[in-house]
Amino acid sequence: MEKRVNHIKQQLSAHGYKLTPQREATVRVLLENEEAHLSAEDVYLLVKEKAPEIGLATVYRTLELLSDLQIIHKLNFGDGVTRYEFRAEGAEHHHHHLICLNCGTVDEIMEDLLGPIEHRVETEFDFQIVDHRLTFHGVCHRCKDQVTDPKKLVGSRVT
Amino acid sequence: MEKRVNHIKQQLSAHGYKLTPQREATVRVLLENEEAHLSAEDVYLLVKEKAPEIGLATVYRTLELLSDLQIIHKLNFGDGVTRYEFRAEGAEHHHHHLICLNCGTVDEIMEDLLGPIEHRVETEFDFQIVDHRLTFHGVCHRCKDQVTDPKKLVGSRVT
DNA sequence: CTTCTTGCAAAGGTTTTGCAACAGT
DNA sequence: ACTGTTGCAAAACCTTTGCAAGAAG
Repeated sequence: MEKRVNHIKQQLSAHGYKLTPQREATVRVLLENEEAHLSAEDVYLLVKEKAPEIGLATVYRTLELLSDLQIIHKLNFGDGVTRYEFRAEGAEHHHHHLICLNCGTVDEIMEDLLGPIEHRVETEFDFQIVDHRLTFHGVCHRCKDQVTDPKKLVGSRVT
Repeated sequence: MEKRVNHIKQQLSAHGYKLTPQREATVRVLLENEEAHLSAEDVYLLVKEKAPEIGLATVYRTLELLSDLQIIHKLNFGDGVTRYEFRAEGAEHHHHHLICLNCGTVDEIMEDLLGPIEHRVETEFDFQIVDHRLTFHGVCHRCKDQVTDPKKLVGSRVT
């Protein structure tokens, strides 16, 4: 944990930015809730517990900064807010998400399933891939017993 | 074209809705710009050319209705607005998108590349897939000569 | 009449920005 | 002093909603 905070500090200073107390608090909240896909508001409320004087704008600015430096990723699950998650260190691409249409839970697939497909896309479509996003919408194992017709759940979703 | 408008009219009436002139104008704009991934504002401006009295709210309501009936899909490419595109008739899943980080163009892959992967996900993660979204971010064939380091383009993107 | 639909304006929710104050060097 | 950073409030944005008026059966 300290190690990761320190590493981020180095990444910031390598680009001329400081790890201020506000930024550190924000980073720690993200690290402590790594699986939660927090929104800016979520982060703000959690940071406030440690540093009550922080402003929402600062949280937004910090998240934007971390995103610019590719320390975190912005995610959009179609619910109107941007969510943030750590980028896997050194991973070529980020993982995939499983969104349950019934309970809204977002689970993760940590492997990159797209290797062979990317190769096809690069050659067949002459497109040089830098990153990708893959999301599956469906019914998670926790909900499968209570959902009879998954298609009914689709409704009007974004993304 | 008329055939498709008519089919949509039937889909609406099957659910107790009418194809009003405003809705028809909206549908036609969508049909005439099928590859454009229009935002609500885009649609509004185009519809205004044919039916100047239409209100933006009506466009939003129509798009929401068409989306609820799964006639169109909502898309999010991370630029802050929702975009809309027709659902492929009868296609099990919708196609994939190639987003160029250099010029912003969105191209389409009409095949479903995920068949084998979906099967893996369903069994390995006990997740019943209803739909998916797959987007590749990179450099399109038109831009490849002018982009030296694609990684530099990544910056702060959503989704 | 009754119900659905529309346009307008207002409200809602999220994110960004202007600016003066502050912090660290 | 200088530059980067912060908090607050205001603004900007996209989208939704309330409501009275209109259209259609």
